[in-house]
Amino acid sequence: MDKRQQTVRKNDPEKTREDILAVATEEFATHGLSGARVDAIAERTRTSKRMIYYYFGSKEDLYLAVLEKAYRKIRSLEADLELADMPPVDALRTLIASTFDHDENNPDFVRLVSIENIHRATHMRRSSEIKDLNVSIIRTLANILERGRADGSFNRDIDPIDLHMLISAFCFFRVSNAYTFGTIFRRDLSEPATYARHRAMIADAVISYLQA
Amino acid sequence: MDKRQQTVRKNDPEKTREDILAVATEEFATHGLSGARVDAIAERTRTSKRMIYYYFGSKEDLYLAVLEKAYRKIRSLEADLELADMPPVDALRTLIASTFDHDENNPDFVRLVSIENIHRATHMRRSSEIKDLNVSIIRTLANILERGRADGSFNRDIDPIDLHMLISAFCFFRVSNAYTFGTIFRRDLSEPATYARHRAMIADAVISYLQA
Amino acid sequence: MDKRQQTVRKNDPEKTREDILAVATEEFATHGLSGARVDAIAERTRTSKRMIYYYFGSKEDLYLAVLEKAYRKIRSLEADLELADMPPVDALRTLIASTFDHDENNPDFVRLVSIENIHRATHMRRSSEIKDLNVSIIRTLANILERGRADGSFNRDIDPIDLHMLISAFCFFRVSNAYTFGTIFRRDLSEPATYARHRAMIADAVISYLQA
Amino acid sequence: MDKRQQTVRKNDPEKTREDILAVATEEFATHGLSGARVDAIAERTRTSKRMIYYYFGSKEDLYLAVLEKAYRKIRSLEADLELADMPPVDALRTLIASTFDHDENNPDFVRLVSIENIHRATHMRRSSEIKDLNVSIIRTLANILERGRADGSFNRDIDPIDLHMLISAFCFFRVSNAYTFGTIFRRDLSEPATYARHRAMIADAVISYLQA
DNA sequence: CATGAATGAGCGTTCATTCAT
DNA sequence: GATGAATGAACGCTCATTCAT
Repeated sequence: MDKRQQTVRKNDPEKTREDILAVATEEFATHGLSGARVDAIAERTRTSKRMIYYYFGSKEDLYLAVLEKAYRKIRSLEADLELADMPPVDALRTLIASTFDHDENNPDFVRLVSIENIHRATHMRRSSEIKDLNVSIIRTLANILERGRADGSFNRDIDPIDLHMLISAFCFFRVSNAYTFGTIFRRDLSEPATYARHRAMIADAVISYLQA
Repeated sequence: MDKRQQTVRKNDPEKTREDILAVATEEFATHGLSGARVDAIAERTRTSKRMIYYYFGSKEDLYLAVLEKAYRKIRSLEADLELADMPPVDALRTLIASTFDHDENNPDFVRLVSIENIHRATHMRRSSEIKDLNVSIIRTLANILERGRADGSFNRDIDPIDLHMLISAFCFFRVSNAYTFGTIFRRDLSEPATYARHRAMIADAVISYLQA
Repeated sequence: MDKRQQTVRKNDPEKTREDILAVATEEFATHGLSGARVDAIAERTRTSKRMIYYYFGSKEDLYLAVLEKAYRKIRSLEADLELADMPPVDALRTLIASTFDHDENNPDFVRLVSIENIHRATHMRRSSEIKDLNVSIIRTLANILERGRADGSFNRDIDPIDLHMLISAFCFFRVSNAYTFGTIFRRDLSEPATYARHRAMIADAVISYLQA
Repeated sequence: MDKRQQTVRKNDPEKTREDILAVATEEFATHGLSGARVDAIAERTRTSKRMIYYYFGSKEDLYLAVLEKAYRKIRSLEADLELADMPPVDALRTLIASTFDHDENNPDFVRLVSIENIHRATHMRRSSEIKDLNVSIIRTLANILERGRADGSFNRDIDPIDLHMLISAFCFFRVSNAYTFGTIFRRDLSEPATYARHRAMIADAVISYLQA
């Protein structure tokens, strides 16, 4: 009889860690690094403030853990698409739609990245995990571009990182700047019609750019 | 030579205000609203911390004044371009280049807008000055689009606000996300070659999108 | 032609002083010495904060001026009663009623005295005007007591100051402690029925004490 | 002899709380709510200013805790007298003497109540503990009055709360207004002879009032 | 007489963090 | 592995007061 397997262990270190991380993600994404309160995180956690320090050492290290987890998640998402077998234009449209949807569905990620930019990416640079993030999307894009130029779908020769930026910028900005842009232009960017129109627009713009 | 015009007068409310505002802009742009320190602003000011409260009432109100000034500045810039007489394509290229250069040259503005988005534009909304910012760029874009469709330069019918977003997103993102993007892709976005390439890219992408 | 008498002088020093004093009385009576705000007084005054210092020198001196004025007022009130010709019991009843009504009608005075007691009468002691306040009520009481013992109205030999205290305590306490007493015993002491009952009670108690 | 019981333990929350409360009582009683300084309290405490906020949350809440403790103390004192078996007049004299002595011996309580009245009892009203203070003295007085009327000791029919006020007013005023009254009438109210004379006076006055 | 601008000192409060058990 | 108690440093802000005109 293994007592451990029968009893619901009250102190599950992994769960405690994950619990803290989840609450911290929300708090940092909502208030920024300096705006976030360790006390606020502790209060909404199953454990105490002391545990945050026990597991993560400091507020900044907790923030970094949150950031790392957020980046880890997108990397895993990128892998899911099966684009190799699609015609280049279709593959690109799928990839763009996926990026678009990802940012729309993960505002916390978008906010965390914005916050990290306010801090001039100083924490991210300390993290080998993020720094060495092998961004598969660039390889994917390079492959699509190559195939497209080979079969005549695309005419333009372009750096895949630049292309990624063109796509990312639009998808990211829609979410990151939704509040100021929405306020000034009196527009609710998350309205379904707007959402669909923008989703088509960025794909069309990119494709026509590559074909021009 | 009147010495009085050269010397910094002690009791010059306008100068005191402007001095505080300039220092505060830097501090808020660098550290965000919660990260900024009133003490830090005061130290780099000609006057004391007390004066900040004398003129601005609170840290948040000072932040709002900084934000308002930043937005006031771009509005005045927009007015300077004389695009009415140019052919639509040329006018659009000029406008895009101007937006691109503006964001590149005003990273503080970009950062302040990012920060305000982290705060869900709550301060901006309180400011009638910013909320009622009559964004002339939309009228300008609408005019260019109309002329372009009339003379056959453009084929696509598109909402000028959507178009503004397509342009803005790229120009803004290049600056706002330069640190994380640069870190992950090991790229210095402010390098002249990159700068020039991106400046051409966004214009080409937009033009080909409108012509497709 | 005396110009002064014809023109309404805009800057009437005496009026300015009185204006400040009236506002200050309210502020000090409401918030106490340390709770009162010079800014708050200035705001509700026709003039500026600078004038307060011009006329009164400091917050404490202004407070003392307020206190002095309050005491000056009661002294003038005491003189108004014509008790010498009344029978002793009637005179005493009149005097008690007058004290009772005075405290009820001058809660600001009562509050200022309470406040001064919190400060252990330190300011009052500095003021020769208040210290040397020739309290005529004691002479009046002494006279009533003497006449009462002479004509057999009163049997008890009592120090007039002690008697004044017995009367004062009740009248003052009703006003000074109205809030705590009222809260604990759920009673509104300014209700007309209560007012009348108490007014009779203190007179009856004093008279029966002197007659016992 | 266990040394631990003699030494002041460092981590004794109850002691820390009580220590702060004792110092705060003195500070608030001396300087009032707005005049009291959190720093001053902290300095005379075994702990730091931070602990005040740890235990009491804010200056106002600390003040309320002080007030509550002060009221809690008098309630417990009231219970100690065994008056039920005494003849009504004796019982009343004992009760009055007890009230008199209590106010004389607890000037801090008297001052705190005065201060709370300056604040219009706003804090007290927030405290259910004080608001619902079951004032046993009223029941005691009612019982004495009833017995006195039954056995012919007292002739007057009077509301026990009014009677309590007549007694309280004198006892309280002697302490609360000792400074201004003493200054104006050049009298030291705490002098033994005066103290004894006043102690007899209020009892005689009340008794003769009830018998008249 | 009068005023807006300016100020140093200190206020109540909060922060991320660590200690003792 | 976990907890409540404790902490120094600094934070945003306000005070009575004075300066320059």
